[in-house]
Amino acid sequence: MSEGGQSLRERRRVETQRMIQAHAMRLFAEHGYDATTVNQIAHAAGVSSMTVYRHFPTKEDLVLHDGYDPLIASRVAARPAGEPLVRRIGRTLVETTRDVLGPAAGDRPSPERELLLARLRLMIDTPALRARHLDSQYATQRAIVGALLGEAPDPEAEFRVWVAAGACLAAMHVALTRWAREDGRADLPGLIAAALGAAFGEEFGRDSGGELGEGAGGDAAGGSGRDAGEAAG
Amino acid sequence: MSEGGQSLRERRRVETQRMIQAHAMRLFAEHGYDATTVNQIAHAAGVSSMTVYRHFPTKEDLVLHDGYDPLIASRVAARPAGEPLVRRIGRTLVETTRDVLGPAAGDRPSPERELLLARLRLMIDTPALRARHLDSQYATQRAIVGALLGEAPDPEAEFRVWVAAGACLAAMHVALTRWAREDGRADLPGLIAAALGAAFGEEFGRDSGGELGEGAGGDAAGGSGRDAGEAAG
DNA sequence: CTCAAACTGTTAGTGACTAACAGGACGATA
DNA sequence: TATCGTCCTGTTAGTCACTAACAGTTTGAG
Repeated sequence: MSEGGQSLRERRRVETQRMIQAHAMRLFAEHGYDATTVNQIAHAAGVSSMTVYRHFPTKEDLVLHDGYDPLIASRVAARPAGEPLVRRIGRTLVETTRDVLGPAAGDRPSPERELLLARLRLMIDTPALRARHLDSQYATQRAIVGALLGEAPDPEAEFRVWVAAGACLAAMHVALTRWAREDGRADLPGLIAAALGAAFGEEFGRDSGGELGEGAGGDAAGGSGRDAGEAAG
Repeated sequence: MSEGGQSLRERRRVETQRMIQAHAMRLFAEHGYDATTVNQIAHAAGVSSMTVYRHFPTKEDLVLHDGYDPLIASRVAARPAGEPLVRRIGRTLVETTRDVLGPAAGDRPSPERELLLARLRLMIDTPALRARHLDSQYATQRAIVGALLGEAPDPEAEFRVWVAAGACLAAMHVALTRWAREDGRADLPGLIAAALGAAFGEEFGRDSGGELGEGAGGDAAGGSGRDAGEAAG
């Protein structure tokens, strides 16, 4: 999808980016992020290190580069405006994740799923990447706020949108972390819905009638996560 | 407080740390974070750059160094165990902030307040610091989870604690950002309570009887935010 | 007083990242 | 087809955060 149309230069540029990133991810998986130098990546990709830096401004961007923000922003803006903020943002996250990972929640490895898993694994246990990942999550938060605040300069409303977006993304981050720690065995959209449910005591699983029940996700997150939780400690 | 008691070496060590950090913050405020080198900081403090690195493992730690995590952890563990998770964590954040900044919420500048303001200002608009700050917030989240999960290895309960802590800290982060953008004019604990209220639809302002009503929280979020309109575009 | 541990400075080195210059490939135009 | 401006790439030299290893000094306990 959306592969052609651009000029030859454009296609070559995208191709080079993908090649460099693929070599980088392979080397990171083999030797670890810190132990891999940009020079090694450049040499493996058959280019100079300057070329790497011209395509990816920092070494961290070789892992963090994904274009989900505009997708999430457009989708959250498309949801009914009358919906409560948290539900509007939360369901957008659940459904966008479901569509990105593919319609089926089965165990067959889709390339998108494997790439996301590999990136999450690196981002979780490499401190520099974890920090940058959280910052990119902050960029997502900014994108959501921008999409929901197109023409409403009310500072109090803006405050509420910032809070809702931040809380929803924080919940999703917990789900992402757990999903990666389980090597992607659970159903990620279900996990995100369970996390949002645990935070806000609502139902984020299905838009209307929940015919799927709990399926794969409920197993990992523990049921439908309806109870907002008396403390366990 | 808690200045004495340790050995002479310990006191000198703390003293050196404070001196280096003070010079660093001053230079950062004067010339900006990126434009200030560690060598300049070391020279201003009258030490070598290696000494700086031995006290602060990275340049970013010169700004991010604060010891609030164990305080928050002990306080959240001290709250009644029967309380719902979000309320337990949220109120801990509000009250700890109030106690750290001083009992009164007035406009008189306490040194703790000014230092927090200066640090937040740097952390908000310096990308590297912002990322590291979000990672330190993640460390706070881990501390809260650890405090609330002392001896309960239930993975489902752990998941809920992670989500609750993450969502509460995300709400607090919005409050911190807005507070710093307003140059600390608003009441920070009230702002945090308002953010938590906006996220979870509860009351986080006062512990028991809410005689203050919405005064501090609601007003701070809406009314005093005069110049926050730029982000909407 | 003696000695181990801690603190500091110096030196040399790695690696991410930038600036500046030069050569080659692309794409539109005469 | 030939020309020319633009984009892409490689090379070089340099800055800066950060580390490792060695040496000298100070501190505190026996």
